Order: sequence, then structure tokens, then C-alpha cells
Amino acid sequence: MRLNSQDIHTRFRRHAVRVTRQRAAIYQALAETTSHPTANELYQTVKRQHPMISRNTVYYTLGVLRQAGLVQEVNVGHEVARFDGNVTVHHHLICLGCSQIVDVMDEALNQLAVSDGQARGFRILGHRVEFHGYCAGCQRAKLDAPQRSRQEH
Amino acid sequence: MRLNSQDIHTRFRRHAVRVTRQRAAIYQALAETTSHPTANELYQTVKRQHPMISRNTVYYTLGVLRQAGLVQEVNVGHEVARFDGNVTVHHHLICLGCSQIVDVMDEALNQLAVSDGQARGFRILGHRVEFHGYCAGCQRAKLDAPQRSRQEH
DNA sequence: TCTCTATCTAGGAATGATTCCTACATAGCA
DNA sequence: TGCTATGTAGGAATCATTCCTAGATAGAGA
Repeated sequence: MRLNSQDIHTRFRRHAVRVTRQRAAIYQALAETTSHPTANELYQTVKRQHPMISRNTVYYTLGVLRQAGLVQEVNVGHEVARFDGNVTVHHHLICLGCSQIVDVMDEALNQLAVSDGQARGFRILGHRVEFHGYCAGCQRAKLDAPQRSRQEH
Repeated sequence: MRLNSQDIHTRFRRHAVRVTRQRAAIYQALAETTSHPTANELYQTVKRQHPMISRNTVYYTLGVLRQAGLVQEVNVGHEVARFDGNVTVHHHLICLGCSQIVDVMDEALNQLAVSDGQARGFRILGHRVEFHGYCAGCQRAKLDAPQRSRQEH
């Protein structure tokens, strides 16, 4: 989703986040994609408009935006951290073949709870569901390739 | 759960995993705890009986055991990888304060599915639910401490 | 039980994501 | 508009994990 700079300014200030060109560009890059880019991918994208931007700024900014709740971090296995501009409650479908992450919005999944007997005194604030499998493309690719373990991730 | 070396031998061979003292010790260490230790914690534990063991062997062995399905890897946020000797289907309760991970066994959680409309052609093999919150200890600690963001992980 | 070989182990080096440090730049309050 | 707390760039540091390699060993087969 393309955002204009006024939108970004308003959102940032509402969360008490200082607005800089670099931050706006990073947030914009994240808002424009439904893939879940890594910090490095965002760095590469933003560098096209801001050739001087530092990788460090990208990391720092993602930390700021995450703490402000403007951005979400998604982690799959021990892979590199990925980021998601969609901060509504949602879940993920993860391809074990190509590591792509697809958003799943499903009200039923938002209602899950742990029985009191198993909660062990935890105060639960939220939950996240990850579905693991193979996307359509990787299923086709696997027809020719040898079987690999399901535990590979 | 304390396992004798015959049990371990049988399990390993059933999964075509070569048995060595180092591997048995690592697997034993994992079977004896319900916490979810990191590779380094396992290294420290095993080193007490095998002072010459290399950290590399721990990593390599955990990889072998994981591929064989004898061990599960659990990842929370972008934190260090943790391991779980419980390979039955189960889910996790994660403390945002102290990062402890507690197992949740709940048949209802094992039955989740994604609606066809959202599955986007994925063939789903499994799923995992993570509940995030604060354990009893951290709730008490927070009564005195200043509030921290829920997004911190 | 013995031999042989594929696989394991130890340990050091390499990798790569992320964080730390610091001097200069700037957003935005007053 | 000026001032100051905060952000940025960029280089160095950290640290989990992986790679590489020479010597050790599990276990299949004789």
C-alpha cells in the first residue's frame, strides 16, 4: 500500500516517533510489500533513494518502529529476522521449501486460549500461529526432486 | 526423564543414528530437563562429563538428532535457538519477561486448520502455536518495576 | 572377533546478522 | 529561530553458527 508522506508523518507522531527521511523511506518500503523482507532487503531497497543510508540506521529504525507498534517482527526457525508492516493480529503460512511467508487472517485463530490447567499461572497477552508446509510452486518443484525431511526447518 | 544407555542406543539405531558417547550425553541432557536449553547450555552441561567435547560437536549432533526427529528446535523471536527433547506434537507458552518456555499439550490446538480460501494452494504439514505472556514470577516482579512494551520481543 | 571405511569429533578459522561506539547532523519544542 | 535531545553514518565488536581438516571410531561385513 502506497502511503503519502503526510500519512506517515501523522502515524509516526501519533506514536511519538520522530520523523526523518530515512525512517519514512523504511516504513514506506515495508508498507508497499506483502512479502516479509529482512533488514538487509529493506536496506537494499531504501538505498536506491538514500544511497548514504547506513545498515545500522535500518536496524535502529526497525527497532524503534517495532517498539512503537508500527511494525512487527516475524521469525521463522533460526533464519534471519523478517519484518511485517501489517500490525493487525494475524498469523502466518510458511513455506518449508522457499521460506516465503504469507499472511493468514482468520478470526477463529484469534480466539485460541490455553486451558487454566496448562496455563501454569501465566498471564497471556497474545498468541501466534504458524502453519508449515509447501507452497504451490515448491510442490511442483518437489515432484522432480528427491524427498527431503519434514524436520528440515 | 532419566534414560539408560540401552534405551538411548535403541532409539538412535531405530532412527539410523550412530551412537557415540557424546551424542548419548547430549540427548540425555535434553531428556532430563523440561526447560528448553540452548546449544551452549547443553555444551556446558555435557562438558562436565566430557571435558574435551567441542561446541562444534554439540551443534553437529543437534542437527543430526533434529533431522532424525529425535529432537525439536524451538525459536522465539530472534533469540538463540533452543532445543526440546519432547518431539510429540505440542505448543509453547513463552514468558516475555524471562524468556522461559513451557510446553502446552492440548488436543484442541492440534486440530487447527486454515480455510481453503486463505491457504493459497499451500499443502500444510503442521502448525505451531506460541502463547506470549508473563509467567507468575515475572508478574510479581513487574508490580514494582516500570511498565515495558508488549512488543519488546 | 577383526578389519575396513564411512562417519564423527575437536578445534581453529570463517561467516554473517546484529549491536556497540562515537562524532556529526537534525527534528521539533519553546 | 535556537537549542538540545535524539538520529545517522560508518567502522569496530560481538557472538551464534557454520566451515574445514586431520585424527578417531562405530559398526557392517568377513
